Amino acid sequence: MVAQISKREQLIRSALELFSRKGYHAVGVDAISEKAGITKRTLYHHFKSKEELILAALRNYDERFRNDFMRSVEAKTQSPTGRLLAVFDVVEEWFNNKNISGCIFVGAMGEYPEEDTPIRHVCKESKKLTQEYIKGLVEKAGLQRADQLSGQIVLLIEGAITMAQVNNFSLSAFQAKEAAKVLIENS
Amino acid sequence: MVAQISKREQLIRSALELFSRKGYHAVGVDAISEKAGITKRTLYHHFKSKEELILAALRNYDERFRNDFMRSVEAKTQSPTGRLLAVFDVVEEWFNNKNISGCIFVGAMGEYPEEDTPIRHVCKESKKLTQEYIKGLVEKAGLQRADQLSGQIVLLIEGAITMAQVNNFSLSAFQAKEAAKVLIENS
DNA sequence: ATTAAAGTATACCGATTAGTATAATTCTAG
DNA sequence: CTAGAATTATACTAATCGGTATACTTTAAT
Repeated sequence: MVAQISKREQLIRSALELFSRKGYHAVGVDAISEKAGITKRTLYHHFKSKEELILAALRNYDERFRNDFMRSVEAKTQSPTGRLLAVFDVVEEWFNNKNISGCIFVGAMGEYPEEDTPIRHVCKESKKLTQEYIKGLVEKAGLQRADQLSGQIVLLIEGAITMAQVNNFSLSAFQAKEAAKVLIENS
Repeated sequence: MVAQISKREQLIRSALELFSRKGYHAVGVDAISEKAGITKRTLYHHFKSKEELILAALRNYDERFRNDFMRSVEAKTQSPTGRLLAVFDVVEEWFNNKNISGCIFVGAMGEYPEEDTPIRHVCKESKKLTQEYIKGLVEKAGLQRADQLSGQIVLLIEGAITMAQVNNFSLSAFQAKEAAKVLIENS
């Protein structure tokens, strides 16, 4: 028996691909189970509702995404300042390789605007963890006002992801990186 | 007969409020017509489909938004550099007064990810026009590399709008403004 | 080998979706 | 005043939605 991912994992992968390509409301559980080649009955054996599947998918993506992201950044260079700038290269590669049209967490928050909802909570948490990672890099670089500077770098990242849908993404990533350089030098 | 807005305008206003509060797929035409106090039959007399109503709503919002936005910025101060920074104050007031949870164009692009679609086209166009306005301010301020600098300021604005859903919005707006100051001084 | 869990296949449910049909009514311009 | 357009009210369609029911088959661990 070859090593294989569980049915649960297959469902999550299929759901993520469909959600990121068409959105959350636009994708039904039938489409997800069909794409995964798994019965809807089995889907509801693993997830008690569509919302639970969405939550599991978001958490799963967040975990894998953050690991890949940090590993890629740390593979680029050793110095903390260099890593702070490498962040933008990794984001650019990320968006160029895969055919991503935007951040799935931003998309989820857009489709589920009601406050104090589990979905929004997971999305916010993911963004906050990314922010903490950036802040850690800023601190290791010995830069002052770590909160402010890391917050500003995050603004540039998120702005680049949004504007990637309007302009050329590589351009946005470049502009963001150049802006980050100036902010870092000025700190 | 008191001056009043047309049925068509009423439908667009109701649609915009519901879309921005609950998203596009989550709001049906029945809900829109009911909120507007106008029959669904009449809705389909003015708009041949839900997508046409969405398009009309986005265009309507874009026009009113841009006018209000520019007028507010220009009321703040006279100097182009000052206006460039006042942009962030206006965005902050905008998001604090109204109870907005995000940009309706970003939301629309998230819910309709398919490329070369009328909806996405309208959203992109709106973002590009905003970008042009910022670029105009940069040029009037006599700053160099207007394309790059205006692009970077737009990244900060969009980043602040996105992160407003995660952190305190006033904080994001403040961080963005401070970053813009540094970028402008460094230009 | 037995047994419980996991999975398949298929059909169904009530609710909701975008959009249309019909017929009566109000408004408005010539 | 009158004709044509706009609007209302209500009911309808076919499709899709999230979720469940029933009955059968496969898998895996003791």
